[in-house]
Amino acid sequence: MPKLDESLLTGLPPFSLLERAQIREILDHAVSRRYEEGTTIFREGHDAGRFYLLLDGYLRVVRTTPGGDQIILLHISPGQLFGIAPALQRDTYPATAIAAAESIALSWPVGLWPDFVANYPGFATESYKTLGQRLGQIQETLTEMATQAVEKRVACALLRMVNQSGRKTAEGIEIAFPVTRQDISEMTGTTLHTVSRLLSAWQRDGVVQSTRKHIVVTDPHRLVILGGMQG
Amino acid sequence: MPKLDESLLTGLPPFSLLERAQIREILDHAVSRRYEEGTTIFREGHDAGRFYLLLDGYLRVVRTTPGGDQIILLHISPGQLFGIAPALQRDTYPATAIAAAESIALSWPVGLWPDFVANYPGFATESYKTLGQRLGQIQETLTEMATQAVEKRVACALLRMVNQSGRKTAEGIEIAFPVTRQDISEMTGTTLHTVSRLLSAWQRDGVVQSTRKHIVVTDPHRLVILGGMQG
DNA sequence: AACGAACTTTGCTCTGAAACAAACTCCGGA
DNA sequence: TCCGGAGTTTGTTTCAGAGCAAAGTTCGTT
Repeated sequence: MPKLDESLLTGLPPFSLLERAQIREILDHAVSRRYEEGTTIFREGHDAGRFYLLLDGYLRVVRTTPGGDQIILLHISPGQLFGIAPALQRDTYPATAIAAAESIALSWPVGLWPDFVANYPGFATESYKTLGQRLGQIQETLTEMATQAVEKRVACALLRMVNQSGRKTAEGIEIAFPVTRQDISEMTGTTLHTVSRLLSAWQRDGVVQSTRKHIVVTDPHRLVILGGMQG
Repeated sequence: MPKLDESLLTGLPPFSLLERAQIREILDHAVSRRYEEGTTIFREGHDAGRFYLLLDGYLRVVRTTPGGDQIILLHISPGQLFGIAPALQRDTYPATAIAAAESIALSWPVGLWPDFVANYPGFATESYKTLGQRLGQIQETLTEMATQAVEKRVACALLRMVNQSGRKTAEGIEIAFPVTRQDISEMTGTTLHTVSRLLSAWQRDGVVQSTRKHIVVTDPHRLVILGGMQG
């Protein structure tokens, strides 16, 4: 395995307060790996053996019901920690992580977590902040799911993906990773059919433009209104 | 204010590893307060000035949408920490806490949180464990909300309350705090009408028995089946 | 004892979105 | 170049559960 370059971690929130030497130390304990689109990185309920940092790509965090339905809890973008079960004293992952696009992640054995917390200033703080944001986000989604109609939920789901991974293009803002109608239905608790109909309608109205696994939001403002920020 | 007795905290998870003297210290910094049923303890979005421990009673943790709909995220039982925004580096409460029954809680200024973490062994560990459980619970609810029909959601909500606060009685297991149909509808994202119909039907079938604000589950096993643990 | 507020029940109507069904389109691989 | 699988679209039918409406019940208060 080639030596990892220190620039990989420089400036990332959990490590931003650290010296070059400390980053070197951290990298020397890390394992780097590439995951093809669709690969499972770890699975719900399995022993939480390692914690991770996403360097490049996008992940879906997913749960499956006993009945076989799958739902997408959230997406992870580059630079974020994930699989941080040890931070919450869990010895098992609470959800499954799947590469939504080709991705690269570093990982460390959970045994190092306490060392990281103890030795690297700002690491604990930043990790718990991430956790807080994630908790907030899930609460948000739950509230939405409980109170909003399907159309608004789908609009909000699109907006969330755009905010997290939006790239400006000539036609509008595109979602930077592959998404199917099915995926969106799993984020919003509906069916792929309903999502397809909504996207078709929005395309007719010039709000989005989509091809297979690829969505561009051409009129974000209108989508925000559809998301119904105050109705 | 009368001096608080040390037995209040002895044996509670976040403090179980501590010496008597340390508990004394903690109590001497605490403020104890009684909350009538229905009282708001802190409000979503407000400055997170204190963190709390529920000594007696039950709380609802609630969010309100811009549209005015309310949803109940979870309940807090005696012995649990709550309002622990500082643990997640938040300076504002992410939800509102309301006394579901007459309750008593201790509280401390957030400024003491880092001291507690630093000085009291096991405190951080236990707090983060609580947080992990709560995150897991919310994920669970979200999954359920996204995939299950109303009947199952209501059944599961009842079971959750029973598990958290159930008291054996002659007729079955009763939920230890007042709950209205409206409350249940806010836990499950439905209407009080639908909940009322379901409870009436279950009462006819001998699964529950309920009077105003008070529910006894007479046949928990049947309710579990209705909750559909594997369908 | 009487009132009103809070909570509950029940009936009826109507619709959003699931379920079922089928065809179409795009893409990668042989 | 053709094939097959994965992803998408669209039509039709069906029904769970929301919305609306109106009474009934329980409880705390005066």
